[in-house]
Amino acid sequence: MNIGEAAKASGVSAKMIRYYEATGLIPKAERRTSGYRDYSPADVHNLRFIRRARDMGFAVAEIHELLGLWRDRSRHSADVKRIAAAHVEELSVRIAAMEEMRSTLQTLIGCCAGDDRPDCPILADLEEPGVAVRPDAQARLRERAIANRRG
Amino acid sequence: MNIGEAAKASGVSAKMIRYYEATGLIPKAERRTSGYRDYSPADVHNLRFIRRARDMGFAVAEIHELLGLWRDRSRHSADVKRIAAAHVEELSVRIAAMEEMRSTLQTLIGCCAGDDRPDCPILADLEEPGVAVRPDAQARLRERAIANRRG
DNA sequence: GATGGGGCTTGCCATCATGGGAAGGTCAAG
DNA sequence: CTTGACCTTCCCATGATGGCAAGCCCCATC
Repeated sequence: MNIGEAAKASGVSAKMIRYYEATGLIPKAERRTSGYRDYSPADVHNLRFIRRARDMGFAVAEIHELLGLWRDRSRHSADVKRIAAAHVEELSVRIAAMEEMRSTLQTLIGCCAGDDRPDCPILADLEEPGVAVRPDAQARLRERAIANRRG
Repeated sequence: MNIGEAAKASGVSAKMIRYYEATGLIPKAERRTSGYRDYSPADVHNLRFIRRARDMGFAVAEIHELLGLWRDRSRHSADVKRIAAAHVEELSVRIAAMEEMRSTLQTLIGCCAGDDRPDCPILADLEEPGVAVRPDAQARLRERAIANRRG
C-alpha cells in the first residue's frame, strides 16, 4: 500500500503519516526499491487508532503512551484509565475557561445596543473591566485564559 | 516608563509588548537617547485593553479591529457587537467539540475497571469505535475535532 | 517506446502567541 | 568604578498541520 492509499484508508493525511514517522510515534515504514513507503493493513490499523485518539483530543505525546499500552498485553487498565481521566480533567479546565469567556461576552453583548451610535459596553469593559462584570469573575477569567492558552 | 514598568502596569509581558509593536498591533514606541523604549500612561492604557481582550479569548487580528473601533469616535456599536458575537459563536463551536470529547471519554472511563487486568474499553473503542459509542456521535466528534484543531 | 499525468520523495516555510536564551549596551546604587 | 538589574536585537522552540517546489517513479494510453 502506498502512503496515499494508507492515508485514505486510515483518515490520517500522508503529510501527517510522515510526520508521525519522523517524530517516532510510529516505526519507520518499509520501503520499496523505488523508495516509496509501503504499508500493511496492520499499519493502517495503527494509524486508525491514532486518528481516533486525535479525534478525542489526545496530544501526540499521550497517544504515544496509549499506543505503548495498546501493544502491551500485560498492561493494567488502570494506566489507560489514568491517562484518559487526566485528559478529561484538562478538557474540563479548558471548557470552563472558554465558558467563562463566553458568559462574560454574552453579558456584554446583551448590554450593547448594536446600532449606529458609538456607545458600547463591550469596549467600555475592555477599557475598564468591572463596569458590567464582577471583579471575582475577572480574576478567574484571567487565570483560566492563561491556562487555556498553554493547553 | 521603561518597558518592564509598562509590562508590570499593564499585565502584558515585555516580550509581548515588543511583539505587538513588531506586528503593528501597537505603534512604535518612543525611544530615549539610550535606545530604550519609553511608554506613557496612555500606552499602558492601550496595553491593558489588549490584555483584557486576550483574556476574553480574542485573537490578535480581532483585537486589531477592536482597537480601531475603540479609537474611532464615530464608530457604530453594531460593528463591535458583530465581532464579539462572532467570537462567541467560535467559542461555542469549540466548547461543543470539547464537550463531546469529554462526554465520550467519560462514558468509556465509566466502563473501565481501572485495575491490574489488561481488558480496557477505552483502548477497545480507540481500536474499533462503536463498541461503547453510537456511530452518529462519532461522526460529529470527528468533524468537531477538526474544527477545533483549526480554531 | 515515448509521453503525460498523477503520486511519491525530501526539504523548507508558515501558522499563532508565547517563552527562552545569548551577546552586548545602559543605568543606577553602592 | 564596579556590580547587578535592566534594556536592545536576533535566533530558536513550541504543536500539529498545511503548502509549495524540485525531482523521481509508475502506469496507462497513444
